[in-house]
Amino acid sequence: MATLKDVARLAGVSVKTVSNVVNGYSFVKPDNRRRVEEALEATGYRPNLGARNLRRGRTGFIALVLPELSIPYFAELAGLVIAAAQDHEWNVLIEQTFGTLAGERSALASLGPHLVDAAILSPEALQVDDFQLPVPAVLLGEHAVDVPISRVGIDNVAAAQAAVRHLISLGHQRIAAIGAHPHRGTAALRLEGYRRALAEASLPFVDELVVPALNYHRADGAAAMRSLLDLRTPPDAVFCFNDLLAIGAMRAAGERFVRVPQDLAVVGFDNNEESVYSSPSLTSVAPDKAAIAQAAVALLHRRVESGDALENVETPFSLQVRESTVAR
Amino acid sequence: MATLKDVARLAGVSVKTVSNVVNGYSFVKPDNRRRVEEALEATGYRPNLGARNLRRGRTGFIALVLPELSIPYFAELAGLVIAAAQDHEWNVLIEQTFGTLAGERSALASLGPHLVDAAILSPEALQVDDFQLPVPAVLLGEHAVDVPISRVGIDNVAAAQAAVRHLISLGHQRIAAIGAHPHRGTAALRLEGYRRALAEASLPFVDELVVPALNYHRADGAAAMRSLLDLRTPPDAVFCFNDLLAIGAMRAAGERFVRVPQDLAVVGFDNNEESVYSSPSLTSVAPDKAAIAQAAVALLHRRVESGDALENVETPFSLQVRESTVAR
DNA sequence: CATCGTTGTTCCAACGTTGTAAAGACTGGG
DNA sequence: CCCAGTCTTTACAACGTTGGAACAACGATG
Repeated sequence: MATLKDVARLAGVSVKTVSNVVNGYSFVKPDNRRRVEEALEATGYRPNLGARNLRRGRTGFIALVLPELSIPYFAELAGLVIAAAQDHEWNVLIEQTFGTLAGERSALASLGPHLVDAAILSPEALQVDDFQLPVPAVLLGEHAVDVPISRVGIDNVAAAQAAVRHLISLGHQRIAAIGAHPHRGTAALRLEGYRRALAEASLPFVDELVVPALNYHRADGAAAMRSLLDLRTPPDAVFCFNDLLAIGAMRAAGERFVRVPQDLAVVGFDNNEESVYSSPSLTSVAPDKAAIAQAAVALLHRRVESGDALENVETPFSLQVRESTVAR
Repeated sequence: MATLKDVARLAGVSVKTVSNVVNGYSFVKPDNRRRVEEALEATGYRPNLGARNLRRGRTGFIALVLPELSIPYFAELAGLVIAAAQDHEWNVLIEQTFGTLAGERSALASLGPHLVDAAILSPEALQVDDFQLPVPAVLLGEHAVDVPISRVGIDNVAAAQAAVRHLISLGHQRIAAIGAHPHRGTAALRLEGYRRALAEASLPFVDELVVPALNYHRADGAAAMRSLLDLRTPPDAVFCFNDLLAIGAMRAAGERFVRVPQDLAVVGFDNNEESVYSSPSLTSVAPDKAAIAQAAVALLHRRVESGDALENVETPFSLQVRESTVAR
């Protein structure tokens, strides 16, 4: 692998002059510039990023800390973050926490200024004490605890409210919610949106219709749905806090021969690609994931470059209505 | 951030002694070792990986080049590769190619010995000329072209054959295949398995029942299925070359009120988590993804450490029978 | 012609780490 | 008490890069 030294020798100039050409420094004689460029071409020089970053005190990487890549929402988001990071000449390092406190702590511990320039976090269990981060960070989702960190995300209350309003507008009266969670910030906000939508339609808030889910996997949605169907009076609609829960819920409904949407309307959250092709397809709250990814990366870039202050960016969302609430 | 120098000053020893302690060199006096360890603890020292790797001539990273993280198979695989890489103290850099030749070329071009120590590739369109890799690499899947690179994967012919045999054993006679592809190595092998299963049961190979798919997304499966249902005599079973195609196919069948599995049996390939919860759930060939990830990383590690020769690792697979071929 | 400012180039040091070689400290045997 | 050998520590250089200072060449100005 060619180094600056090799190029310099070939071009007959000093190492620094080559460095100047590579970095676009203006004052290089046309003649030298040409010779250097030819030598760069001939040697196929590529800068050694490790050395450059050692010198510059930057690493060229950002971390993306998320629960699990096998969760479609995070997989899609990761893809978009990688794409967005490229625009800022950043490479992305993905750390999986598996949604556990230990996993999140160890992911954070492995982060250091020598490894990444900044971090994008999707924590689920972190405590206040854990947020002594060595690098600028941005939170995707919500603050579970009150901590001074930038955040990018949608208005979860409004989004949940829109979803439940949709169910109400279809005439549903007994609407369940799946996904309540003791520590998750988003869960609390979505529950609040659910509560508000019920209230504005003067529908009662019924405790037994709110089912918690510890993980947000398909199996949890199925289990929650089964418990709802076991109620003396099962719900006629259900709002799930993510699409996986909804997919699981629809599956459980099918197993009991409960028809969706005729007997039970279902709304999800995240708008996974999977939900477009499920049978029935799933009505879902669709956050603009590309906007989230771009906003997060751009925010960190500003932060690292110019030490900008904390920010709270709100990204748009929409409600995608499909067969799980309105039959074809 | 503390450096070796800081620790050395605090412990009253030379930088190198600290380095020796950090790297587990044996001959350090117990007394000094203790003092150094205390100083390490006190300063919270973390080695600067950039500097270490610059010195060692390694980067500590491997690249994982794949089409798209939003494809569940690759997302799951990526998660497993990250986990496997951790065991070898490697961080994983994910590059998305979006299945295009240009994307794959640019991903490969961005790879260099200064960026990654090795690479795991899932190419779809690469030509022979492109395989002038600057680092050791391993191919996941199949050689589309004859090129001397290590490979990890399942026996695609046998796996496809098992899937089609299963359909034949259920009494199906007119079995379609979705996913033929002009350049993809796996596609050719799966088609061969399909062909062999038909042959050994003395079933005819019918051209119109083999439908190509350029991408392997859900939409392509749906489109292919529609064309099959438009045939004068539609198939009574279909073998899809991945689960996404199968999900799309089931969706298209549902839209035409073709019942799965009563009117049409469907088998997929990859065994995505999604397929367990679809309605009906999907029978699928299940490669051992964890084994693939671990084998690929371990192989590269051997290669980098001791310059081992090329290898061809075959990982196990199984057939997961679900509702799309056998009604509950 | 001396001075100055501008432009262009080079040299040196440093980023934090580790391999090498050499120096220093200790041990036991003669 | 010296020497050889073993154990322990240190100084130095180097990995490839870039910022800054120093220097050189140049034309313009007074």
